[in-house]
Amino acid sequence: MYPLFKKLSTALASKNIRPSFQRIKVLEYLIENPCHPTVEQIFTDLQSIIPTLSKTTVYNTLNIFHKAGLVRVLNIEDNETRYDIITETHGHFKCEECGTISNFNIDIDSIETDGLSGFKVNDRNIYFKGVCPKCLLNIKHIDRKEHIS
Amino acid sequence: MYPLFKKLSTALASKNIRPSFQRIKVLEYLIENPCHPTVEQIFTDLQSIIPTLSKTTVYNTLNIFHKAGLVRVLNIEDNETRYDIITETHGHFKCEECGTISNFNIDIDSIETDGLSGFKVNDRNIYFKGVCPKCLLNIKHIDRKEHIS
DNA sequence: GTTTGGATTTGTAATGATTACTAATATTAA
DNA sequence: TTAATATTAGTAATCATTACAAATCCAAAC
Ligand SMILES: [Mn+2]
Ligand SMILES: [Mn+2]
Ligand SMILES: [Zn+2]
Ligand SMILES: [Zn+2]
Repeated sequence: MYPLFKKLSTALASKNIRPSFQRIKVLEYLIENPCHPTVEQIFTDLQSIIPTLSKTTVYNTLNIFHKAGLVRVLNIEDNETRYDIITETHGHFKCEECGTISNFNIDIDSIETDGLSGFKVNDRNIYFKGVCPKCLLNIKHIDRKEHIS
Repeated sequence: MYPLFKKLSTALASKNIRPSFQRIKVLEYLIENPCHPTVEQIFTDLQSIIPTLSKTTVYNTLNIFHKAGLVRVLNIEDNETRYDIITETHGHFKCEECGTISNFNIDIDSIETDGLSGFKVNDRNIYFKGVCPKCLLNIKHIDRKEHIS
């Protein structure tokens, strides 16, 4: 019963979510892996700790967390939902080469919008796509090799 | 062989897409319905014009258009991909009450970002969620009725 | 400590969107 | 006209997610 366990337990209780072992472990996983994991990744990794874990429980838990505002749901691609423990508005960049999703800061109030007067905005998502610095470097290397050969 | 048909045909040809009847009709549909339709909507509506149309053809066509940069793909929700004939960067607002997706203008260069130096940005997506003015009005009306009764 | 009722978890079945694949059809060039 | 090629249609397969029901857990009452 390490200290973090107690901390996460009370965090869930304060949101009226009963702190079951599975729920605490999913929350802990999200905190320790802020790399925007998929359900598959969360499920596979947690199975080594909880051998009886069901994928349905991971889905249920994440949906409960989402309704409680504990996680941010990312729908960058249509075939994989990702989860982010950081709920404050920030930008996401998906590298089309390696698939990594990285955060970037964005001054949300600096965005000039036209055509939203009278709208009640609850949620802001900013997704950029392109190539990350690491992959840009690899592509250049490959290009050079191709020119030499 | 109305004039638009010829126009769309050459537009496809200029992108190295052979202008088949199905492809022209999908393109025409997107232009006439800039409301960000789903594959289901496109398929159902075009079936009345092309009774033999296959949903696979709609998928294939939209994927070809996407690769050619003719359409923008919207992944606002994880269970429904939508298509937008307007490819210039602009914001999308999805009403959580009625599901309508509306456009808004955004001065993309005014966005201050921190943490993207060295990244090659190819695509920018901005999705807001909330309640549209029409639904805000309805909610207020319902509230008033509930207070009266 | 036992009982009991509700919450949670599990496992499987169902759903739904998208893709894979193949035969049929249409188009193009010889 | 023919033959090669591209496109389409129809069906099967895939994969993420949800629905559902039985098993299990847990907290409160006795
Ligand atoms: Mn993030
Ligand atoms: Mn749009
Ligand atoms: Zn990369
Ligand atoms: Zn609305």
